[in-house]
Amino acid sequence: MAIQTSKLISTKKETEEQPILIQPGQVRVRIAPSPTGFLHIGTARAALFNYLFAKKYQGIFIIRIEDTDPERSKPEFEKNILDSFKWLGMDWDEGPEVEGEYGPYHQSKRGDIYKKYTNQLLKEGKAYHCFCSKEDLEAHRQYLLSIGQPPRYSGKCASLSKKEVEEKLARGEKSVIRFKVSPKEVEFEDLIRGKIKFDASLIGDIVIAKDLTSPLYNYACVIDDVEMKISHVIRGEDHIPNTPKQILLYEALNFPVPKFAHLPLILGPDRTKLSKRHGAVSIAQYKKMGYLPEALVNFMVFLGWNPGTEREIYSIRSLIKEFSLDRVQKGGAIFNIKRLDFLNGFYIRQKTLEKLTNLCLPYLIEAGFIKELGGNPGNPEETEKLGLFKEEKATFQIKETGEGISFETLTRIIAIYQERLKKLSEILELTDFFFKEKLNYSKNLLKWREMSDKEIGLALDTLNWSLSKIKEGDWTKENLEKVLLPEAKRFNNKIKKPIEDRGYLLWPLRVALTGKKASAGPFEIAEILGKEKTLKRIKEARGLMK
RNA sequence: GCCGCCAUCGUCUAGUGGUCGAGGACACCAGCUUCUCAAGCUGGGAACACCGGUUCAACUCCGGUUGGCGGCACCA
Repeated sequence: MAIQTSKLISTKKETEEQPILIQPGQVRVRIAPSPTGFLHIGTARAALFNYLFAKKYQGIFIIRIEDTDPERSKPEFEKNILDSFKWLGMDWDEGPEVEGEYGPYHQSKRGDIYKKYTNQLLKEGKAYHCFCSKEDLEAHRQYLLSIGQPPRYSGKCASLSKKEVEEKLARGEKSVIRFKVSPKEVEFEDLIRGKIKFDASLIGDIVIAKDLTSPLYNYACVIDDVEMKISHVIRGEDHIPNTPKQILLYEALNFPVPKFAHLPLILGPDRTKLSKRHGAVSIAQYKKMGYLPEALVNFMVFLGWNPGTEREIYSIRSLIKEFSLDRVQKGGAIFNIKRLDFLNGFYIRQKTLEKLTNLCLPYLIEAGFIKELGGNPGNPEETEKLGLFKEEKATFQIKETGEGISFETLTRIIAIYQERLKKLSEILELTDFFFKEKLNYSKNLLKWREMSDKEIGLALDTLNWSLSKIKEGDWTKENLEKVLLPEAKRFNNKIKKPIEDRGYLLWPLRVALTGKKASAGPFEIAEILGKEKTLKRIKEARGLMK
């Protein structure tokens, strides 16, 4: 029975209203970005809601490029938008075939479709040519505003006779096409907000096309949503005022009206619609900063939706199961980057080391820390010919020092910073000391508590002396600890400090190795650095104390 | 100005008339751990915008006030 598998989506508190039954296969939704900029986080979230809704009901998710404004639409933006969707894990299900693949739909390629309907509207007298100049329109608009009236078109050209219109057209006078907006009440049932009413007499006749094949947003949108058999229009709240205009167009064209669901907006910290002035707003920027797609998806979906349970971690797959439109919030949600950072750190900690290393590699390369060699990882001899590398299987080279470094060693570096990483890009500031010849820090940093210069020097000498005794082959984190921990006690005794405070010996070590006041543990760092470099850095630190 | 939408901790939110002396997460603070920073664990502070009404009972329903936001293009 269909009832068994169908899901019930009832608009809340509408007991008299027939519940809306959604059955698998009948859901068709779309996201309609315009290629006038990189994929915006708000568009991405709207797309995600559409995508989840479609997948939940085994429906179809469509991407439609709204490139009707030739002035502002750019192919590079379209590429970025499509790439970003794919990166986030949202693939579209349908579109015109381009080289064996489904491309997205383009409004710019659908001129003939719009033309057909525009001619129909014109013929039926539901639309008319308007010859008013932009200047006149603007002046009229300002006048209405000044007397507290809603700025709407006077309807002047609607009364032009057929003959007048033909004459003007023949003379080549510039015109646009206006739709006669009936002055009546328009009402619709929003799946998220319930009943919404508008008085269309306040709207005035709207321009629907610049000419027969150049439709404007509200018009092209209606035609395409019908042509593409869109069942549910899920979009931002900022489109609520467009909805009555579109409904009137559906009616004029004798089209069935789809269901509408208006999502709350994503807000900046000042509670206004998230925009460029709030900082990064494109998916591409977040990708570049080192945010993971799974973190972004998890974060975005919780902006205005929640599953009603205490679970907060969801993959796009698990979201498909849980998603429902009636758990969507009505109020706007502030974009809280701290929470995104938390989620991103969480997902970074979940990664396997190998994956995480691969993710970090581009950052290390782009920063010029390392470069990739053409060598064969399985053939150390060949690699050695390319540079002078001691390390086997070196497939990368540290640019500053010329040393070879293997993927495996890079993995060990990433490993000790995995839990400290919130964004991939942070790997640079965290691990730069592994890739530098010489560290640059002030000697004050070597000081633990109230140590004197002399004591610091002594600590460094002690470190040098005790570490020198460890053989290369025994240079492991465990052995270093075994040697240094008792040494720390002896050292504290010597300089008459509390025996338990290992900082007197270990802090100078850490700083000597990293040049930083915060880092991973000195033993694991020393292990990766190797005996030679560790001792060299201790000596360099000692040099600072002279 | 006009039209519309919205309103629970700093933030995202749970809550569909009694189970709420309001729950969770992020953030913040404190403690544990500790050479530092993280991570982890434990604990803490923190909210129903306001005024009426309905009701035995209101964060929950209704009305209003206030506040915030969105829209008002030959952009989308």
